[in-house]
Parts: sequence; structure tokens; C-alpha cells
Amino acid sequence: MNPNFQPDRHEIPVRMNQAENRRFRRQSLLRAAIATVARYDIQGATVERICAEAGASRGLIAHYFESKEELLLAALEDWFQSAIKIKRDIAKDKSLSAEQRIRQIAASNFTAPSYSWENAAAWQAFTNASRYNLAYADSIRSASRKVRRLLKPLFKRAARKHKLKIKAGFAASSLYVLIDGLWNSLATGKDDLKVGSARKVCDKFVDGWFVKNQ
Amino acid sequence: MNPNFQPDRHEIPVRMNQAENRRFRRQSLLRAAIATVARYDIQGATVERICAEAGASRGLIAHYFESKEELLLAALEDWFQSAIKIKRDIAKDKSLSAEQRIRQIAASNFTAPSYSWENAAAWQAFTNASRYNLAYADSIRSASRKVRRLLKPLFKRAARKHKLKIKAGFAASSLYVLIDGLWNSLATGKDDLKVGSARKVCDKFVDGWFVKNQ
DNA sequence: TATAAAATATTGGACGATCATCATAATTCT
DNA sequence: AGAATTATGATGATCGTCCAATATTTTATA
Repeated sequence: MNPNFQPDRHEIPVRMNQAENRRFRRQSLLRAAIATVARYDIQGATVERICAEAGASRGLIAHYFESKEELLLAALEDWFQSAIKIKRDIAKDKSLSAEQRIRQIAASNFTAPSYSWENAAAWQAFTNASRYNLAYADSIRSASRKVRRLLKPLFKRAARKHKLKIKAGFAASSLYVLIDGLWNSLATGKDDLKVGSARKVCDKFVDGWFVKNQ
Repeated sequence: MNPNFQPDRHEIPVRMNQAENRRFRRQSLLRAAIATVARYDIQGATVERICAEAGASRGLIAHYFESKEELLLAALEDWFQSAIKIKRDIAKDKSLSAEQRIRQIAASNFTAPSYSWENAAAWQAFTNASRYNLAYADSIRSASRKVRRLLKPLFKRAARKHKLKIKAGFAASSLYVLIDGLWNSLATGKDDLKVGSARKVCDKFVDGWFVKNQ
């Protein structure tokens, strides 16, 4: 049922002191929030369900977060931070050409740990909610900008190597819009798309930017 | 505030008989449902808000639909039916080449009446909800299949003209996934994308399919 | 055509269910 | 023992549905 199941504390045999316990509980709640949002959407992610997923009782959220809203926002930002880190690492990898880095960043969106059905589904839920929730909107806009800032110089350099003139910012944007579409499609299953195909679509799209005009 | 405002019955001076009135009320509720879902998401589209948007009282939904859920589903299917009709008409247009038809169908997603912020936002809300609502999932899967069935033969014919071998079904899928991503981006505004740019991204993507391999 | 009766349309209040938050109690750790 | 952590019941708010009442249109009748 739930591929990314987080065992609750009863299944953790190791003894933890309070500080460790606190970190563990917090992290459990963050992961449980993502998992629950993925399966039930934002409004379906009730305190009851999130806590059940985290193996805790209903009242615990209040002890670790100001409110349910604050937990969800923290979960979104926590997840995004780890997602951008993976991309930054690839962007800095000097053993790869700029074009290779672009392709690898794109591909990383369809490989664990960045990709999982849970992450795709939760991302879809949060972006959807960002239409009426200003906090999510801000967080997601900032996330989008960070990714574009990462990709733009790579597109610029890759184009120079190909002796092409392209609008690097536009290329970066559109690649990420495509990846978003692929994530949504994978999250809902509406187009019978497989993860492997998603990778191919990205590669084909990048091809398009580095081909000479006819 | 609401660009697609439907005037309520008090602003309609013409006398309507019961049959006309019934059609008008039903249609008002369907449009109001889309508009409200666009602005407030599915769970935020309360009976109160939908009816206010339609210029009716809270109880009226029960008179025209089995339940709120049934209204939302009817609104989704009603909207999709008009959207697919526009695409079918383009697909049948013999004055255009297959490739031109593909481009025009793609472009129609970014021109009124198929495109409006309201439609994009509501579509995003429904696809998002399709993860946990089976009725939406079925409806959307069927919609997706219809569009792919429309595009696939066009890609096949266009490729033949270009003397290329492509996977037409794959091309059709991926074009529609891209369009979905563009709609979501426009609905949320997260990537600062404009409608005009969305059209260009589509064109660039279609280019990619009809370019000789290097 | 006028009018009564029937059918249909519309309204808004009541009810029951769900949920986040809060207060308080119980438990565990230091 | 005292502090931190965890559990549970109570409370108030929100929402969909149902229902009784009121209003309007249509049909039947003379």
C-alpha cells in the first residue's frame, strides 16, 4: 500500500535519548505529512491520518509544530531542500559537460531518492494548493526560481559549445515545466506513462535545444 | 475578480419558460462549479460558494443534481466535451497538413475559449483530486486517451511526410504531458510563464519531433 | 379567457458528521 | 522529583444533505 512506509517508534529497537528522540519524531512527522498528502491531498491530510502514519497520537503535532499548516509547510520546504541539494551537486560536477549536467539533473527527477510516487504526488498536491495558499505559493515560486537559476548558466554554456544562440532562461523554464508535467502524469497515472519514458521525453526535449536550425 | 462571470437570473430580463429556465440554471451551476473550483480548489468549492457564484440559494444544487460530487463530475465532463470538440474540428480540417493540425491543436490550448485561467486552474484541481477520487480518475483517463487517439495518426502522417520514423503514440503522449505542465504553470504562476511563451514551447517541442537525427 | 388545481422551482433552517485546536491527564526521561 | 513527552476527551466551527415552507409556472376546466 505505502511503498515508503516509515516504521513507527515501536518498531525502532534502539534506545534514544530525548534529543535524538526529538529529531526522530520531528522527521517522522515531516515524512508522514508528505506521505499522507500524497495519498489523500492537502485537505485529506488530517491530523489523525498524519499522526497514524507517523505512529504517534493525535496530540503530538501540537507539541512539535505550531499548527497543522505549519507542519505541512515545513514538510514542503524540508523536502525541497533535499531535492535542490541533489541538483546543485550535479550542477557542480566538473567531470561532466554542461549539456551532460542538464541531462543528468533532468534524469535525477526520475530516479530515487528525488523521485518516488509519493514525492510526485505530494508535489502535485502542494502546487495545486498554491493557487489559494499564499505560503505554499511563495515557497514554490522560490523553489522554481532556484532551479531555473541553476539551469540557465548550464544552458548558456552548452549552447556556446554547440555554437548556437538560445534563450537560456526560456530553455530552463520550459524544461522544468515539462518535468512538472511528467511528474503530474506519473502521480495520477492518467497517461499510462512509465518512469523510463519520462526520462526519454526529457532527453528528447534537451535534444531539441541543441540541434541546428534547419 | 471573476472574468467569466455568469449573470444570475435577476440580471436576465427575458422571460423564460420552465424548460429554458431549467437549462439555464443547470448551465449556471456547471459554470459556477468550474469557476469556484478554479479559485478555491475542490474542497474549497463549498455548496455555499458555488451557489453564490451561480446566483442561487444553497438548496438549489439538490434540485438539479444528486449531490455536490455529482455536480462537480458533471461540470468536469461538460467542460471536457466542449474542449475535445474544438480539437476534433481542427484534426478534421483538410486545408491543413498533418503537422499544421498538430501545431494548431497544441496552440488551441492557449487560446480562448479552450484556454482561460479558470479552465487551467480547474483542470489542475480535478487532475490533482483524481489521485484519490476514482470518478475523476476515470473521466480524466478517458479524456487523455481521446486526445492521444486524435494526435497519434496526425504524428504518424506528419512523420511519413518528413520521411522519419517516430513513435507516434509516444509523441502524442509527451506533447500532451507538456501541455499539461504548461497549464499547471499558468494556473499557479509559479514559473512566471506567459501564455505566449507557452505557445512557443509547444512549437519548439513539435520541431523536435520533425528534425532529422544528427 | 379566467381561474382553480397541480406541478415545479426556490429558499433557508436544522441535523449529523468531520476536523483542528486546546486543556488536561498519564507516562517517560533526566 | 521535576521536566519533557505523549495520549485522550472536550469544544467550537464548518459543511453537505435533508426537509418543510413559500413562490412561480403550467395545466385543466368551465
